[in-house]
Order: sequence, then C-alpha cells, then structure tokens
Amino acid sequence: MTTGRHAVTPTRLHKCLADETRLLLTLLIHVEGELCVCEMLHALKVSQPTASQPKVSRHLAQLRACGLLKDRRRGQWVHYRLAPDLPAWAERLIAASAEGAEAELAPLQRCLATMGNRPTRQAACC
Amino acid sequence: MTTGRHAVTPTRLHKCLADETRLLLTLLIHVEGELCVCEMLHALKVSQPTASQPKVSRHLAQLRACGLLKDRRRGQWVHYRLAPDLPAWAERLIAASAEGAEAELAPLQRCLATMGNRPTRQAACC
DNA sequence: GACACATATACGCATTAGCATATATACGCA
DNA sequence: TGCGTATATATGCTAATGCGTATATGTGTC
Repeated sequence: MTTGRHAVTPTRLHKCLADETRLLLTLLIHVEGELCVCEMLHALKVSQPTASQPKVSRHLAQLRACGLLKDRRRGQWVHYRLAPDLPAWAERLIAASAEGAEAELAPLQRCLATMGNRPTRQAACC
Repeated sequence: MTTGRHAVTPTRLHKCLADETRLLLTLLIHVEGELCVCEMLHALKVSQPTASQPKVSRHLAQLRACGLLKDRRRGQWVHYRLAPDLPAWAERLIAASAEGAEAELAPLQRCLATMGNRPTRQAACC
C-alpha cells in the first residue's frame, strides 16, 4: 500500500492529468470505481493500440506517488481506485475533466463492458 | 467556436495549468476578471520574487495559443481575460483549481488590491 | 522447486519544457 | 523624429518527461 509523501496540490494534480494516458486511466477509474491493471491495459488499447504493460504500470505508479490513486492487491491482481481522502475540489476537478473527455472515455468504457475474463472484484469489506 | 487553432481538450488544459506560473496567472485572471501584464507581473512577485517580464509574457502567449486566454490591447497595455467561449466543464475545472489553490492565490490578490498606479480598465462595451 | 501469469522497476535514449539574457516591436508623448 | 514605457519574441542552454526494451518481483498451481 503506497502512501503519497505529499499532499495533493492543484499543480501536482494538473501535472498528473496532463498526460493523455494518465488522464484516461484516472478518468476510467473515476467512472468505474475500481479497476485492475489488466482491465486498464485492455481498455486503453482502444485509443492507444501500442500501449504496453510497462507504460501503464509506470503511469499508475506515478499517480499513486502523487496521492491520486490507492492500490490494493487481490491475489495476483492489483486493483486501483481513487484515493478516498482526496479533497472535494480535486474530485470536482476530476469530474469536470471526465465531462470534457467524455468522447474519448466512452469507447474505453464500452470496451471494458464487453471484456471477457475480468477478475472478480469483491467489496472492500469482505 | 474557438479562435485558437485547436479546441480546448482536457489534456491541453491540464498541460496549461501544470506549471505553477501559468496556474497562478490563469487563476488570478479567473478571480479578477481582466488583468494587464504589468499587474500580473506585480502580483506574481509575491510568490516568485525572481519572476521576469519575459517569463510572464511567454506563459501568457502559451495560454493564449491554447485558447484559454484572450488579449485586448488598451493603449500601451495589453489586458488578458479568460476566453469567453470556454466550455462549461473547463470553467468548472478552473473554478475547482482556484479552490484548491486558494492559499497561494489570496496573497497575490491582496498584493493586487494595494497596487498603486493600476491602468484604468474600461468596460468592453465602450 | 518449476512454471505461468500479473505487475513493477531499471536503463538508455529522444523529445520537450522552462529559464535567463538579449533584443525586437508597439504605443504615447514631446 | 526620438525617447520612455509596456509587451513580445529569439537564442542557447539545462533539466525534466515519456518511451521501448529488458528484467525483476510477487502470486497461484502443480
């Protein structure tokens, strides 16, 4: 479990979302709630056919280091979700981004919906 | 429609705001409505004592090129304001940033308020 | 332990971004 | 015209960013 060293500031948050890959990963998690790396990799290939696993992993690590995401290992899968302690303004900022990126985001969501063999997700309480 | 060569996209907008200087300039304009370069330079020195005029000008040009700001020459002064045709999500995004950056923004506003010799601003309609 | 799968990190490289300094342009006024 | 003020751009440099490939770590299963 990674705990960011810094508080989330607007500049840091914008830097995180200034990369197309990180933006899509973040927004995808924002709308889906929680996703594992293989799901994100799968979805991302819709808009970035050449997207590689290390690329996704590196960007996720960066988002985690900034305090934007939390990870949770679930067997062999690692699931990512938005950090639960994000300030309200940060959530509003992400929501606004999601609206602006609706057109790019929708195809990825559709791809996710039809993805077979998705790892079972269990509620955090179990 | 957008006068810039490109439409404002979330990625482009985040890139714009991912730099501390550009973020503060944008937010300052957002809360003040319209500002000329010398006012921004003056205010910015509160948080960046070494801020130079070319630096501010370069960042403003970048924000303008992205379609975030519009400029208007008023005699020897050039006034900047947010582009009037920004999509609603972009304005909400900026407003959320402003909230997150409140602590850094307030001192600049105070500095502006006590700045002498500010160029007279006239309503756009005259 | 050996192997397969899921994910993370290291390394070398190419591109980009931001900066300081110097210089150019635009306007107002004498 | 020439000068002062306001703003913009050019240049050369350094540092940060993102990428692909290779490799390492962690987990489940046999």
